[in-house]
Amino acid sequence: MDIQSIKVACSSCNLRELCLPMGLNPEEMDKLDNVISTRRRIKRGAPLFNTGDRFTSLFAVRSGFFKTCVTTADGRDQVTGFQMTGEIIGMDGIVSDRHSCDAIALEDAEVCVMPFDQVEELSREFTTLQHHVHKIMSREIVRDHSVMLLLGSMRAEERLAAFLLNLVQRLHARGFSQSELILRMTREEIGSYLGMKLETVSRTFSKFVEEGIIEVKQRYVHIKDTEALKQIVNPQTCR
Amino acid sequence: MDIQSIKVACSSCNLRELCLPMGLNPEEMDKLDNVISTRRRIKRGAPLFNTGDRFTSLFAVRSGFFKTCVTTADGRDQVTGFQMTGEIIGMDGIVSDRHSCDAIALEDAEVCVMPFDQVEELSREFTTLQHHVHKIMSREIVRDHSVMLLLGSMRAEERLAAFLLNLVQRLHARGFSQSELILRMTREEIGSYLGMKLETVSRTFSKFVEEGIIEVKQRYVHIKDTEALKQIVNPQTCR
DNA sequence: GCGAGCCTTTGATGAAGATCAAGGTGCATA
DNA sequence: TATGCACCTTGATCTTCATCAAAGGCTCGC
Repeated sequence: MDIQSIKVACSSCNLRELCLPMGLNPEEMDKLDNVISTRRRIKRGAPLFNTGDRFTSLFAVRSGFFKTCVTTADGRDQVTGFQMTGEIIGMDGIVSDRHSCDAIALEDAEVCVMPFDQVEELSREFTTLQHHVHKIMSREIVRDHSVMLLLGSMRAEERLAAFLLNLVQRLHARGFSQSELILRMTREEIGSYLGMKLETVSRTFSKFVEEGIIEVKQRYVHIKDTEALKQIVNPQTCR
Repeated sequence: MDIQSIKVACSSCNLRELCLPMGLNPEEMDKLDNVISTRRRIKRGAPLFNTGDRFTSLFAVRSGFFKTCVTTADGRDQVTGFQMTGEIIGMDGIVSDRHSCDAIALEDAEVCVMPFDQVEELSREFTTLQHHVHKIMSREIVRDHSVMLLLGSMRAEERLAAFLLNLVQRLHARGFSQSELILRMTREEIGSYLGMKLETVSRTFSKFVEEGIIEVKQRYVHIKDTEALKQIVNPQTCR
């Protein structure tokens, strides 16, 4: 076992409780280590993959931050998600053997490459892994449904409040602050994700600041009143 | 083999090319028949499952038509999809062992019950089935992303045009007309799915009628000019 | 360290679609 | 076959957010 493969081992990765290896026993972990033997570095602004690229692998975010987005023939595009460490990218490609969205690094990033045929092979062997793969895909489906709810029936303030709460909650699960965060994306990208224009995003931030709910300094956001954000997302907390 | 099990067999189902058994060989099909041994009838308006129900099975729509919807604490809800024959419902439940949405029959319906632990067991045995299950989940993810695009960056006319084209395309894949359809859902349900109010849905239908693109008589819709709808969805067909 | 370009903010105005309201239609059930 | 109710349509008005515009600030690459 050379230095490179030690470095890449899931078993020694501090993200293993968030990522694909979650819940595997040592033997299973060992086998998984053999499958996930390469990493890829992506420069800020560069694509991990593009629409139409052949699908071969899922990717686990090891460090950095990504967005995925779909594009229409006439050039409009829609950010479909932001992915942080431990999250899995690329499941869109399974159905047609080609990716149906772009995945772009929002900061210098590193991903673990998980060849999907090998993941499938291994998950025929290990029930735990099989079920975990299913859960990861199901989680993505449930997440997408909640974004539909957001886009389909919330107003601008509600959307942004829900977005901030979601981000900070995921960051907190990774050991970061519950109340402070650095946005890795532009106002325009936030707007695209939330179905609003960048000006509206900016104005809504300003409104929250005026109301004393948050502090904003460029990409830095301090959430001073989490409850207020929850109230905004869910007006009827009347018991 | 009694009459009941003959009736339920995937191998003799006319939907097998659309549904879970797609691409299985006779031996695999036979095993699948043993797993999917029950059907359930759902009355129009009744739930197949509700949010919070324990997840045990996926369901394949055998006949009828469903909607799935998520609900917020304060009572707003969002239709996340409409499912027709051959389509699979319930994947939202895998991640947390409980369903995260309601599935409601929009007309009297019948589903094939597919206990998920048995589906997992069988897909450890048959690569074809395993891969097909992954594809079905991936397809749902890709579909959800296209709905996000619709909700996030299309205007009312574009949304309704895209909706009609999608419906008629899926119906056509099931042997129905390319130009005529009966809507199984109300204007309100269409509106919920498309992120607009029922009045706007109605007005947009009327606009399409005025422009000679479609004919509408209540739930009956005749698409007279498919190209026009495509133009509306995708304005830039300037070569 | 500096400059160019991108990002962000804020204001003024306009348009799309929501809301409120009032019939009208047709289907389901008795 | 009758009738009540759910569903649909259309009009008038209002709200929210998009659009257009301009200026200031930050960051990143050179």
